[in-house]
Amino acid sequence: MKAITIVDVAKHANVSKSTVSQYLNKRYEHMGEETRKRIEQAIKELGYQPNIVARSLKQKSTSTIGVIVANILHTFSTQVIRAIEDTCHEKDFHIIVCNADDDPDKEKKYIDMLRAKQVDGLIIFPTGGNRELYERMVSEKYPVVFVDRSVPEIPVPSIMLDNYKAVKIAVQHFVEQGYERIGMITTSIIRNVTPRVERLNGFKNALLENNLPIVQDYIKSLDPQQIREGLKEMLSLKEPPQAILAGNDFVLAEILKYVKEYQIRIPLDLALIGIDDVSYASFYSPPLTTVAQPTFEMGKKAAELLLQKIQGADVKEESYIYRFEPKLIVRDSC
Amino acid sequence: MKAITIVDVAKHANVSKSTVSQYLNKRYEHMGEETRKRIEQAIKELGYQPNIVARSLKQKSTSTIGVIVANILHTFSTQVIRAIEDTCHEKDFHIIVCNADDDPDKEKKYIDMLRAKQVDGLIIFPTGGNRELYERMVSEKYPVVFVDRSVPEIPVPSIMLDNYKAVKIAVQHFVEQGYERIGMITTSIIRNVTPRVERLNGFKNALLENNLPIVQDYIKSLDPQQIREGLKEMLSLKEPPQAILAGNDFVLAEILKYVKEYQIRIPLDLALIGIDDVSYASFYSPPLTTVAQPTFEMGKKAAELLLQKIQGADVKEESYIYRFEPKLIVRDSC
DNA sequence: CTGTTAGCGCCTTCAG
DNA sequence: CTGAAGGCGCTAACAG
Repeated sequence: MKAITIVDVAKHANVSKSTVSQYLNKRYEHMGEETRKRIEQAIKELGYQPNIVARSLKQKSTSTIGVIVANILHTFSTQVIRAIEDTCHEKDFHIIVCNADDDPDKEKKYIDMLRAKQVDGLIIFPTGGNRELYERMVSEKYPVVFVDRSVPEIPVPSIMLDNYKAVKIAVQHFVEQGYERIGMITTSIIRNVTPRVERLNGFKNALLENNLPIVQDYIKSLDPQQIREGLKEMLSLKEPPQAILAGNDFVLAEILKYVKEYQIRIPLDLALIGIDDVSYASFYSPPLTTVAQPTFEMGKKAAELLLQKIQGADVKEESYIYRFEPKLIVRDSC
Repeated sequence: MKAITIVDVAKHANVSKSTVSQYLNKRYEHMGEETRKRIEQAIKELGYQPNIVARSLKQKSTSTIGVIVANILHTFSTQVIRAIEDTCHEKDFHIIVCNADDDPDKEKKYIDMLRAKQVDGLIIFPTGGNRELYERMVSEKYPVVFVDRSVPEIPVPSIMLDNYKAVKIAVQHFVEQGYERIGMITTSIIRNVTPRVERLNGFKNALLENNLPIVQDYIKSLDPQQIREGLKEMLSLKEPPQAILAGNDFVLAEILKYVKEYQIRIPLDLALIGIDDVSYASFYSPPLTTVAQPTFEMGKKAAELLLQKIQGADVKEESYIYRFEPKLIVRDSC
């Protein structure tokens, strides 16, 4: 099937292609009523669809943004993506989604590729491993916004949870319920992933604020495969923690598996709070107390910020970190 | 920042732009060793990135495919998307993800838009509401593959679960465990979404095969908000079902909520099997027996098929429905 | 109000 | 082995 172009339409309607172009761009003012109809007619008859690639080349804008997430399989990513997609859709923007898998090389590859594809901007869950690249984009004033994580000294607007607060309200709740020996487990911290670091620090702070001692044995940040083992160690202590805060949905699941296997009763033997409001929290036995992130608001904000930047609104970046409020959802696990 | 183009590189390296183009396309054969190095050098120094949009315009191929899902928030979609992304990534293809929300109009809009953007092919979770459009794509030989659902009489390769089998093995298992009054709930069937229809029909078949009567009161397909009510009705029957098959992860969650609220014991008071292996199945109390879909294989196959078609391999389509095997994962809810 | 004329950045013959 | 020229489909002045 022959791709039909603007020239075909022009011929068919007996006008020049520039007139058709005008029509396509809804600049009807400078065009005879009748001419307009003829063009409309021609387009319909030929089933013409403008070639956006050609237009993009000319206009240097693709109405597309790239989204690079760590892993689309995480609930958080999925929800943020959905929110981004929704708000982009309103503005007729499209999104190209990529998984960097927390791998800086893959991230770099994607950034280069997406830019080569001329996407108008990028929303990134940064690995943190490409400082030079981030810096270059900043200096070129290329529109970028970070989500979930920020990168020290890289002035890119970052949409983040107020991690300190998230941890604080959880600890607070533990304390109010009478728990004193409180532990926390997060996923590995090696690459200094912001939320994990902040949550860990926030945890220690919160302990201090409540006049509780910081017990190193109660605090672990581990690779997924080691969580099970680490938990075992922690619970085998002479004086094991009475309560544990799970740093994210993944850790929570691991704990739950362990707890099930060893028939540990929640919250009787062990109280539990998880950061991320997992889908099954409300109907688990017992229903799980969680700290929820406003994922949709975050995704929406990220998209709005980026679109603003793309549209040239020189966003005054007094502070470029946008913190979102976590919310404690009290159920029965603590 | 000035976008730097092939011309800049050519000048910088003292060659003509066509030579640079040769280089970019790795046609080194016709080029002096030294010339090559000079170009390489120039590219590096200038930080040149070819403009893929321009290339796409010329080559009529964007190395991008569109993926239109019903809703990215469903686990099934997410996993399939991930698999698609992975296999596309290997071939240096990118994916543009869109949510049609089961709305034919939105679906049409996206298909048009994506095609205008010259994506090389489309993977669609079809709403079924755009027959003419589907037909047109087929007749134009535009590469498309369907996932999860097929559309009657539209010869587009469709990646689907063997829904009959999925239901059958579940019913079989119920029967083996001694259950005779078996019910099933699916989400609404109004738009004839293939999997739901097939699962419902399969359910009746399976009942028959096991010499069990088909009790209409035990079979419901409802809108999400009505599931709760429907379930209540079903369980209030003089002779309520002893076992229920949940048509998908969403229905399962609704049932679980209800069960929790009314303190119904599983499997004692009610046995349960869910289609879709939800994330919490293994550590729920009791662990949930499920029928798992091979989501990754399905996504992978979809991408492979599409890429094949794009690469012009005239796939012989003796049968264009690809069925994937469901797997019963026996745990304790039945 | 409509048509002509240049490009956008790249690829691809086809001479030299 | 290299350079000049034309064109992909569309937009945007600028003339008529």
